[in-house]
Amino acid sequence: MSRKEEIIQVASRLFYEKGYKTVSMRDIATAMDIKAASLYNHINSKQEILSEIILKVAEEFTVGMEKVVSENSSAIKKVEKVIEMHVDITVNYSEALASLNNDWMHLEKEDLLAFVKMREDYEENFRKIIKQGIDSGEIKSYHPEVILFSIFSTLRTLYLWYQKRGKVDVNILKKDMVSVLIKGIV
Amino acid sequence: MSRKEEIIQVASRLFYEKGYKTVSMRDIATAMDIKAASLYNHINSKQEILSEIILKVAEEFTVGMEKVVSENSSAIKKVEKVIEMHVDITVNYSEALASLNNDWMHLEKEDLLAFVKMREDYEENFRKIIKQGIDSGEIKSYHPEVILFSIFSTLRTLYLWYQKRGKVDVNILKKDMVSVLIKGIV
DNA sequence: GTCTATAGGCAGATAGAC
DNA sequence: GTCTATCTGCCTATAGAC
Repeated sequence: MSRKEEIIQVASRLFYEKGYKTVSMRDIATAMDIKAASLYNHINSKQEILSEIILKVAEEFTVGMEKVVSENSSAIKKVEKVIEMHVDITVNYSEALASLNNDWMHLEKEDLLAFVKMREDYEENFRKIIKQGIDSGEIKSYHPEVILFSIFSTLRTLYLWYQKRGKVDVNILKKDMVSVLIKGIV
Repeated sequence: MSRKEEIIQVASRLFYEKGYKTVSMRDIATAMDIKAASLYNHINSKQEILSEIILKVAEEFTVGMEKVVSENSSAIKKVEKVIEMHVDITVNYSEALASLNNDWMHLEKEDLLAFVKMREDYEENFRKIIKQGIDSGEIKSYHPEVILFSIFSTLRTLYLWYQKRGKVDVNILKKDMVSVLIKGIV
């Protein structure tokens, strides 16, 4: 692991614990047993650290969603795949997800635009899947936007629960999330 | 409205938009067309503003939940009441809910302890309702903790959705949330 | 109740030695 | 690659005039 990657890893943990704005460059340096000035030999700014953390996970979501959307399968199967992808990313990047959820607004310029675009595309793709399911009769058309919001909220907050519950088994978590989130919509 | 209440209202909006740490006393003062030093004639510190915002809403939740728990009704009816209470509070305090969700960790001492205690009690009360429903056979016992988490996440994030969707009608929102969140658990 | 002036501290970031 | 020293600027908060 390069020194830059080390910085990003340590920063992820601190941002997760206290939030981007509360963590200083001195905090990150102290956690690595070096001085704040030394960090700048590896990164250009505090914001660059945040960008690397957030955009990496955002790209994982984007790629994962595009793969699901391009599949030739039923809407329910796609929703299942999306849920499973969320669980996978949550397990692998639970700390980064805190920044993605809470500190994305501290990104600037292209990074902010890129993030917002990815998030909008992601949400739109999810909406299309739900619509596909309603059209084909797989999903009941009762409250499509509320269903979308409910599933989204649950998946988005999963990282908090995963940390709190003591990192349960991934496959059990997937099965439970799929059964609880799908049961209400079919 | 007293000057102090004005400060809290303006601060709520700014905290909602940018987060507690990002908003300075100068920002709050500027939004009120006065100087930062003048704020201190009405409040003792920036943290006091945050406390007032968060603890007021937290107490609403506590009182509301105690009322529901003490009712002599079915578990499903209680869950419905909890959902409706969340919608009511979301509609009345949507900006304060951002601070409650994202900035509670910036509270200190007694305020922090009081908040954490209220949140734990609240969650425990909700858990008891779910358990009551499982014992009586009203709620299926498939994944009680996942059900609890799923409903909680959705309700907790509702304030974001409410602002984004353009403040829909309260009664429709209540009906939709109840139907979507209850359907999956009975 | 608001102002100006300012204290005291910490933030992000740079320069240059080793 | 890390250090010390330091710049500049913003932060919360206070003192005291009006």
